[in-house]
Amino acid sequence: MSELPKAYEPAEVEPRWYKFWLDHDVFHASAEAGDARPAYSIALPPPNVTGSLHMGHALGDTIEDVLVRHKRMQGYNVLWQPGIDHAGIATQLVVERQLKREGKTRQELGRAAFVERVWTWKAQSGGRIVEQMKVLGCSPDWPRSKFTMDAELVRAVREAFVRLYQEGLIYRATRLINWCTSCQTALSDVEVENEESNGELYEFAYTVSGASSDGPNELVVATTRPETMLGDTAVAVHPDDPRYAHLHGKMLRHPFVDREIPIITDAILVDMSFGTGAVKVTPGHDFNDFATGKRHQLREINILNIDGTLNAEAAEFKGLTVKQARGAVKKALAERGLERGSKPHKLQLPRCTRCSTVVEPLISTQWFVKMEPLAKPALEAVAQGRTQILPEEWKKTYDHFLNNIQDWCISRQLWWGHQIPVFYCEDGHQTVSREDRPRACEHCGKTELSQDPDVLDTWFSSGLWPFSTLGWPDKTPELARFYPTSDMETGYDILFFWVARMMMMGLHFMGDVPFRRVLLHGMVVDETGDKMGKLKGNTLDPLDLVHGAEFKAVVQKSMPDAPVEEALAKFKRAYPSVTQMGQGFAASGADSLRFTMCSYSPQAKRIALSPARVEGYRKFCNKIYNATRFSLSYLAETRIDGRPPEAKLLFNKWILSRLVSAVEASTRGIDEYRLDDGSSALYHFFWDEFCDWFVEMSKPIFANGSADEQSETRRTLAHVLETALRALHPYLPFVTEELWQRIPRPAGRPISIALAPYPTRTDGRIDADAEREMDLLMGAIVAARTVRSEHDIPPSTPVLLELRAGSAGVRESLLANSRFIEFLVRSEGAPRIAGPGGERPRGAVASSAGGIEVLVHLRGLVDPAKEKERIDRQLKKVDKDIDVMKKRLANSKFTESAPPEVVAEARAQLDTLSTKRQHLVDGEALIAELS
RNA sequence: AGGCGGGUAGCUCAGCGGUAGAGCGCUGGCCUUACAAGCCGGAUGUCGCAGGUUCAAGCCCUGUCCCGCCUACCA
Repeated sequence: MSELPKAYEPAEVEPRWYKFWLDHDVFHASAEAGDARPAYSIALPPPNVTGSLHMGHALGDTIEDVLVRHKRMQGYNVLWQPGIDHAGIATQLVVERQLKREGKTRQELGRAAFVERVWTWKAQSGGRIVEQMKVLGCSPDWPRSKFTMDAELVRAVREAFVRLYQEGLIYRATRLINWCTSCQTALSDVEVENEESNGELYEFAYTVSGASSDGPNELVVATTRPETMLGDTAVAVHPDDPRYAHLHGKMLRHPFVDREIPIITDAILVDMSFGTGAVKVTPGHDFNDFATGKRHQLREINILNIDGTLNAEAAEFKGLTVKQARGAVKKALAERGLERGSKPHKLQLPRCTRCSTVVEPLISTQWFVKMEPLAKPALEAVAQGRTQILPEEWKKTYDHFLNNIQDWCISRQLWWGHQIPVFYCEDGHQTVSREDRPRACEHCGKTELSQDPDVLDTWFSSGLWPFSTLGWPDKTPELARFYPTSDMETGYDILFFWVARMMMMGLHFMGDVPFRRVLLHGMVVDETGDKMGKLKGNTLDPLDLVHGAEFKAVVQKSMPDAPVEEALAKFKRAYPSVTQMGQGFAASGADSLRFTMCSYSPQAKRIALSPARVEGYRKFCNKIYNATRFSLSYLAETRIDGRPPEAKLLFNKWILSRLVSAVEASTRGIDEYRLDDGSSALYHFFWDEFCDWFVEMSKPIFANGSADEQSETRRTLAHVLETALRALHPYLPFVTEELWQRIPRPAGRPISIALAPYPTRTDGRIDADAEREMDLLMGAIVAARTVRSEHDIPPSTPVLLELRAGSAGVRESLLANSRFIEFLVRSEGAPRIAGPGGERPRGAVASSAGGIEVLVHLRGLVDPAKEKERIDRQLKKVDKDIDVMKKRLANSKFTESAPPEVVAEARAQLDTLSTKRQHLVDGEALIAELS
């Protein structure tokens, strides 16, 4: 073991073990009939085929891997179902960009050749994220990986479509939809992101037609989008608005197109107090106006082409872009004297989630899914607790969305995706088909059929993911065993996009919920709480933290177009902690990053990723490594049997007892989706208890203990270490495997720690007495050390130590453990143990802990001034505490109505404080002695 | 506009009815033969503001001010 380097090197270790796990099929899920293990399954949220691992993935993948590894170790038959999403728009855009570089367009290529080209791209450069997940240590059953465009999933998608169509839940309709003029496709409501921006509220006048003897001959409207007036088919006023009562039923003259438009009254659309109280109505390009148009049978005029330029309806403005048209219309209005001013106005700009282009509402014929009948069961399932959402606060958001859901526009004007399985004959009859090509129109028998050119929204196939990946619509063993899946873990941002739709689809097609629990995590943001984004230059590549990277390289990736210095400055502003990190990130390894991800509370909506934290957990990995290295030097011949060894020595009994708390806290944390609690419990157990106390106390035993004591301690050390590594494995798979393979293990352990049993309470032994006794011992030691430290006595200068206790039991315990005290305090010989009272030796500083008086003979080393300062400071504090406690106890209501243990605790504390105070007062006498 | 979440140590956050916690940072002392990526100590908070409930309140209630996020048709 001495050949092991002094520092842990994840870069060397991690790839080695990942290969080992793959070689030994450690992640394999079984669907065989004979396998009686209970099932546990998670469907991996399939990353986009264009995707590359970002912090959000790292977070989700880590959480899922911890859940999965934990259950696997607990003996479940675990399926973590991997896969990749074809990501319609995203992928098509990537390949189109590639074509553009070659000077080609997809239209030139033609549909079939283009789709072929996408497949080629996918084969060459798609799914690189899989390799990145492997770096992280993720343990899905890779051979089961699915792609949403695989033949079997195409079959599932068609099956779902056909059934919904036949049930009347999918229909085709012409209505106002969201249109991205850049992607040139329809979008669903959830694919539109509203962004607040500064605009203006612009006012202009329509002239009233005909005679106008009884009032002003114009009507002034306010709008944020003047150019849409080209599609206006009415102006609405409130029926009760006295200002415009005389205009009811009159017509207005459109200044640019040959059209007269009516003045209508509408109490729903119009808010009298806003703007001018008169609203221009553009049913073809505004959702409110569309609804108003339906109420008043108004014409819906589409003034836009699919690329966002104005069409012939726009008369003289034809061919302009929306933005150009806005300027031109305003100018033209001004020229005609119709402009009536403007003021700044905040508005919500709808943008395409894929390309950020401003989305235009326009009239179009699309396919829709009727949502209400599907939403109801999904609401009920959560209300009844058949699916649990964690953190629970998201339940409300889920309910709100499903209670207000609109029909889902599922057709996309793209080429890459699942083409809609509907065929039209020349008469326009619809024939829906599970086959690639039906023989004849099912209405008229005509055989000349053409397929609908549109493809389905990517999320349509994603919605089927929990069962399509398991072989649906066939009745497969996988489906029988793993559906409903156990947990669905994902970011809250796709609660609507994905989770809600899986719930609806799963309930509809499978008759049962797709998962028992939904676990939502927050969004990873930079250290200052800002969203990560290319523009901000604050994106962090998880793999840079794993492998290490120079900051210069990091910022060149996150802001490729900015000068390095500028990018670096932005980067450091986003991550203040890196300013202390020199020139770059150290290679922290996947384990450190994983542990960091686990340490954030799941209820946080924003997870401010701190590189310093990753660094901290890198040190933790190193700590585990070195503790093991130390242990190995004593454990070569040690055998353990997996049961907690019998122990007589206090510190051995104590660590076995503490082990139970740690292990149970970890399991509870994982089970309750509180990985922060679970990981933190193990962190503190391993570092603060196992290393700082147990391992330290083992040293005097290994140096001078009896053969029995050494043997007991060896077995305890080996057992606790083996158990602790197993407990840590889900969080830190690599370092635990590396070390576990080198330490003594009980007979019968499997080939990998990943398959070894997760520790339970029976791996330790609760011993409340030992914990109490140890607490006293540690308290006394800390008190003595504090005295030393406060007087700047270096460890190389031994001090005489005297401990006094009233209880015979405590004295006995101190005596039994005096060699540990001697070692840990560096006292000169064993401490003297005595009863209470008696003279305080000259030159001794007194302290106390848990009722034990701690006297440290400094023999002239004490600095009177320093000591006086310390005493004054502590007296002040103690007096304050005593005051609080006395007041509390003086209150009869407290002593009568508070639980007895609380009162007793308060009394005990007051006692302790009083003794402490007495020692401080004594200390003042000491100063007098010394001065 | 509504809904949700948050305002706790310099920073990032945990705690949610019994004398305020962690990590990082700061600070004093140590190269004590597992680890200086370490060890032993220390300091630091009117727990957003104002009321209320309670013997007891970051923790419960009411109001209020900020800050995020989501939903929504104020043209």
